[in-house]
Parts: sequence; structure tokens; C-alpha cells
Amino acid sequence: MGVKERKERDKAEMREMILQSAHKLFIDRGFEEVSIRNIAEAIEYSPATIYLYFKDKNEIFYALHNEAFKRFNGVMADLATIANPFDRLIAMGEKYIQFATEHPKYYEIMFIMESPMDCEENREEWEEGNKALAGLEQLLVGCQQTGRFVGQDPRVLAFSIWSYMHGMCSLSLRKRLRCYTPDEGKRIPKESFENFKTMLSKL
Amino acid sequence: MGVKERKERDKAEMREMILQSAHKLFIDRGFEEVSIRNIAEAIEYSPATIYLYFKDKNEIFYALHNEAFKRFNGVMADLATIANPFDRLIAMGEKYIQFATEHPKYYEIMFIMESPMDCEENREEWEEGNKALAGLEQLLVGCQQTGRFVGQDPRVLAFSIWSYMHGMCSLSLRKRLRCYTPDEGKRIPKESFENFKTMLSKL
DNA sequence: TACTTTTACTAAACACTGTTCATATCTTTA
DNA sequence: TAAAGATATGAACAGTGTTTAGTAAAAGTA
Repeated sequence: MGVKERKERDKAEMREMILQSAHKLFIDRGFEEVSIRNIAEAIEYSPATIYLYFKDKNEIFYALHNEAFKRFNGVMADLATIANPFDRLIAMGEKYIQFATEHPKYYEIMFIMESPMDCEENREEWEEGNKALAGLEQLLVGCQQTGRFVGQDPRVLAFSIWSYMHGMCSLSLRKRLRCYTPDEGKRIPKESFENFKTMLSKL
Repeated sequence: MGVKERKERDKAEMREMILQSAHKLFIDRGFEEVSIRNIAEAIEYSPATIYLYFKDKNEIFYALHNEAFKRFNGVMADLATIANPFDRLIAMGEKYIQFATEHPKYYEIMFIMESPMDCEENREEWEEGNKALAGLEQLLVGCQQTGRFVGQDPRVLAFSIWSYMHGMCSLSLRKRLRCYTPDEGKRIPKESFENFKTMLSKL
């Protein structure tokens, strides 16, 4: 009796439909600006129905947050073609900035917003987030095998790099670069990143 | 006729009262968790009254955000007693982390939250925020006069340092260090910061 | 003092929000 | 076909930021 199987398929499909609508709305409106009623209206169901598939709003946005990480990891995986580990590291930095600028809403759920992290599922593990970090750490080990970053703890170095990159991106996204003129606001981060790269090459 | 003067004084006092209540509530509840009705109740006035003194909720929290920066700048000013500019820079870094950890709600309105920056007043200038950054830039110029950071643009270096420090603090505050075990979550940032200091000393 | 104007305040409403629950319908099993 | 189970929803709850129409007190003027 394939009834159970079909029901499960239906349930998964419905979840997918909710997620897709939420995703669409979220991308061009942001988290706080998308209500359960908005999502319900988009899928032509009652708001209460959504609670049959998701525990609460946070759970929906935790799912989207995971989805965003998959895209992020996908973009980073594309750089695997770059053979030299250090070149790949630099390219990753550039891609990171590009991702944050081109997909600000993704970046926000991934690294800035509080909500998705308050989700039950996530108390222990941070699936896709871990993958991203592990990828960077792995790459740094690769760099060490070519004689770079000798004597450095790759995990610590990964955190340092992540912190710097995230600092730049989040200050920019959260409009904290208004202390600079528009010109400076472009020049200074650019030069800072250039300096960061040469600094890494000397490390 | 001192009537006008007294009225202005009263108006200022009322603003102060609202701000103080909002501040108190905000510190132990956070931004989204404090409602206009909460503030109104605390000062024993109707919610509508608050709108006679502040344009909207954002304006209240922009004022608080400015207040937070004053405290921040105060803490940093205390370090003026350290004569050597480089030692002062290091001490500032330590104080920065301390401030973020001890006053997370302040740190959030200052550097993470979107809301206070969406305020009218703030479109052009970011008064207290600018002061903080200018202080750091000034200090770096001081460092250069003792032979450090030669050939570096102090504004660019200030941004690099700020980015790294903010990255660390905001990732921690926004619970993105769950990918680490509790032990690692303490060890790795600590070691990262140590490395950062020695790196600066070699720059 | 008496009358008018200005100011300070608020009750009530508007249009929302996330979430819950009793009720109803539709599907599967016995 | 009847009972059982899954699925969907209208309506409500308790809140949100904000606006408006109306009131009462204070200030200005005759």
C-alpha cells in the first residue's frame, strides 16, 4: 500500500511549496517584512495550515538559511578548479564579498540575523554552516602543504580570516560605512582587502 | 517672559524621561522586545504621547544608539593615560571585546541593528560613530610617529582593524560560533586575537 | 475678570503581527 | 457503509506601531 508513501510525498511537496513562496517573498522583502499571512496568501492556503508543516516562523527561516548556505557552498565549490590552494583562498575571499553584495538577504540569514539560530533543530549542529567553515580550514591545510602559514593553527587562521571578511561585509550591509564619503566608502574597503591579501601572502 | 523657556525645559525633560525608560527596558529586553506601549506604561503616559516627542520608534533607538556610543567613547578615552600609542591600540582592542561582551545590547544598536540607521536625522552624519572611528585613525597616526605602520594609510588600516574586531564580536554575539565546541569557542577567538596582535606588531 | 487661542494629552481605532484551537471536510481503513 | 484519521480553516487571542479626533488645562488677550 503506497498510500503512506504518497502522503509523505505530498507532505514534502507542501513543505517545498511553502518554502519556495517564503523564499521568493523573503528575497525581495527581508525577514521581518514577510508575514505568515503573506506566505499563506501566496500559496492560497490559510495561515493556520502553515503551522501543520512548520513549528513556527523561525523554522521556516532556518530552512531558508540552510538553503542559502547550500548556494554559498555551491559558489565556493566552483573554485575547486583553481589548483593552487593559495590562489583558491584569494579567489574565495573575492567570491565571499561578491556573494554578500549580490545576495544581501542570503548573507543576512546566514551570518547576521538572530532568528534562524533560535531554532530547535539547530541547538547542537549547524549543518551547512559547518561545511563552509570546514572547507576553509581544509583549504588552509592545503596551503600549509605548499609551505604557507607554517606554524599556524589552521582552525585559528580560518577564524581570523572569516572574522575579517564578515566584519567588512556586515558593516557595509548594515550601513555603518556612512562615516565615509561615497568615494571613500568604496576605496577604503577595496584597499583594505588588497592589504589583507598581501598580508596573507607574507604570513 | 520665561514661559517659553520653561516649556522648552519641560519638553527636554519629557524627552529625557522617555529616553531613560526606553533605555532601561532596552538593556534587559532588547530592541524588538520593547514596545511603545511598554515605554508609555513605564512613564505613566499614554502611548500616543510618546509620538509628541519622537517621530517614531526608530528615532528613540537612534537616540539610544548615540548614547551607547558616548559610553563607548568614554571607555576608550580612559585609555588616554597609556602614553605609548601602540600599547594604547592593543588596550583598545581588548576594551572593544570587553565592551561587546559586557554590553551586548549596546553593541547591537551601535554596529549590528538596521533600525537606528534608518532614521532621518542620520542620513548624512553619524555623529558619535564618527568620533569613535576618528579616534582610532588618530591613534594610528600616533603609532606612525613612533615608526610603526610605515607606508600604511591610517584610514585603511583603521578600517581593517575595525572589520576584524567587529567580525569577531558580531559572529559571537549572533551565535555563529556554535560550529565550535564550547572549549574551542573560547580558545580559537582568544588565539586569533593574540595572533592579530603579534601580526600588528610586525606590520 | 471673561473670552479666546494654544498646548498637552489621551481613548479609540486602524491595519497589522505570530500563533492557537474548535470545527468542518475530505480520505482511508475496517 | 460506518468509524477513524488526516488535513484544512475561520475565528479568536494577545500583542504590535501609528494616527486621529476630541478633551481639558494652561497661556495670551480684551
